[in-house]
Amino acid sequence: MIRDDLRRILEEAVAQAQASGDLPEIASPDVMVERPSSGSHGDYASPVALKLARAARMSPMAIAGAITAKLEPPPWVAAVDVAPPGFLNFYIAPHWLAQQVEAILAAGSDFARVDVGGGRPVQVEFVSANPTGPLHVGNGRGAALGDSLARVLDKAGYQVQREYYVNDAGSQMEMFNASVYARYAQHLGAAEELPAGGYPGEYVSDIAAAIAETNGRRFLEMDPSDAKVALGRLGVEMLLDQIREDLALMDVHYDRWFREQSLYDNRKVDQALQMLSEGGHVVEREGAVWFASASLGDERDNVLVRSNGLPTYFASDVAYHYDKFIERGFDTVIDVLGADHQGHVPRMKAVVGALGVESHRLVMLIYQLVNLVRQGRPVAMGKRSGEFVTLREVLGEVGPDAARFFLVGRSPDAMMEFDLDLAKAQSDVNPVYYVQYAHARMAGILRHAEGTDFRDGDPTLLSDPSELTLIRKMLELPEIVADAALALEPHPLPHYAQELATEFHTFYDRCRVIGDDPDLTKARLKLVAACQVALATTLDLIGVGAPDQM
RNA sequence: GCCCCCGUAGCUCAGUGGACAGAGCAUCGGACUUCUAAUCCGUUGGUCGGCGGUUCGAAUCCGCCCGGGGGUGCCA
Repeated sequence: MIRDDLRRILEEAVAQAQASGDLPEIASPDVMVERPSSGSHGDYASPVALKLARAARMSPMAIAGAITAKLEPPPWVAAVDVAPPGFLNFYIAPHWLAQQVEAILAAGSDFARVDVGGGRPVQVEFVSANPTGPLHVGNGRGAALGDSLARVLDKAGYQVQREYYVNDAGSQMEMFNASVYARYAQHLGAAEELPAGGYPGEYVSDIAAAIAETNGRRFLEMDPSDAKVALGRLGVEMLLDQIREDLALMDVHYDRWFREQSLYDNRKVDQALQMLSEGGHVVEREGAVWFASASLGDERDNVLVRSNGLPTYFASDVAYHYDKFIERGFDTVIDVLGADHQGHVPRMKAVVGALGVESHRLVMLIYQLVNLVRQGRPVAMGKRSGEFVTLREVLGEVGPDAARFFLVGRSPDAMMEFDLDLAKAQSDVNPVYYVQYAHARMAGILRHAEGTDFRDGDPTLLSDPSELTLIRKMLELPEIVADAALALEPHPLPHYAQELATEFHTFYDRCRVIGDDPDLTKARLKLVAACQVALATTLDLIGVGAPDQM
């Protein structure tokens, strides 16, 4: 990565200047190298001299001069400027820049692979919506965010595992069981009311009807409480199949679907509570069992076992995270959660600490909720309210690629307003099509040049400003990947994809690829092929398709 | 009340304490006999919610206020 190489070179120069006495021996801050916003400030720039000014008691310009005097720039750096008030500006040699086309082509699908993770095992758990109803757009945001993050981490050298936690136990499940039972009985003509607090959604009736089709009346002839459990299980499996299909539409696939119920079946919940108890983190009060999180930084204690003897969701989550960290040995665990779960964060951080795991190894990544809007009016959401627009409907309306591009591209911290009519109306001017069109154009050119062997093309013939600008943009991708992996934020990728597409379209407009000059044609074909690698790589990280024609 | 997130162009949003704050859409004006015009070039558009503070330097960090969203002792 160019940026890291420059950083090392600068650090070395600072050390040299200090050794020779040109700079005082002060603790130097992290040397920053960035891409200047203005093209007139070089390809890369560092404000390190400005940072050092105060501690060194020298003017930034003098420091910059002292650093450049010791700087040993590699051949690919064409020039280093000092610009007031003290910036160091680096200019990359165009000749070297052009040669990088070969490097990108050679890397192929490994382009932009960087080693941030060092092979450490990381788990990304995301979506994990209760299997008591279909997915909605908010779940779609979690899916897009979690999956793209997993793709980025994989690219950045982590060993990534994607997991969906299936909440198939607990009180919500009992309510779901009873709801399916009621609809099932109603479907077969029995007088059975949906219980108070039950799931009123029409899909429950659909599930019940489907079960009645294949199983007949046999669940009415069983003990009702057994029947509820049995029907609920069938219903959960049907919904999980739907959820799997919805996620597959978005090209989201998991390594493991982890059942909450398994933690009860294997007595892992009991063991986890026992462990917390032995650590002195459990208190009994008002007939309930509490996790003493108030003494570990949380605002208050949290209930593990209700006064009615039933464990809470929190209790099984303790066991779940014990399993993640201790039994499966993940170095870092990332839980992607909607903002409505933010109250879960402090107590889970406290729990992993109580289990002897450094709490920074658990990252609770919170994304703000999605407000679905139709014709300027908010659409009511929530499985328990019964009426909502499903993720599948949204994917059908705006398309999976547009939805993912949109969902990945927003900062998780920013609230999102998803206007269905707007999304539909803008579908043909959606940035995702602009980007995909760039890829299709590249493929079209290469298709047109079939039969032309350009393996011996010489990229150093590329000298048009639009060509060099395009190459610079391509070489930015490894930096974007590294930053996204470190910050756990994939949202710069769609932004970058658009910039890359823009530079390509500009190049296309300025430069005829297949022309009269056979050498230049070959060089440009190489550029197009390399650019296709860069763009396809980017689109893959976002999780949208890279079409060869549109 | 307390805790978390947000407030940047008409709209949707980018913007690791650095150089004159950016992109897309929308507006307006140009460019196709071409490897795809789903494109390109130009134009209009800003008290970065407000007021203080820290700093050589603040959209970015801190405090207070205003506005929006979420959470808040036995739901998940």
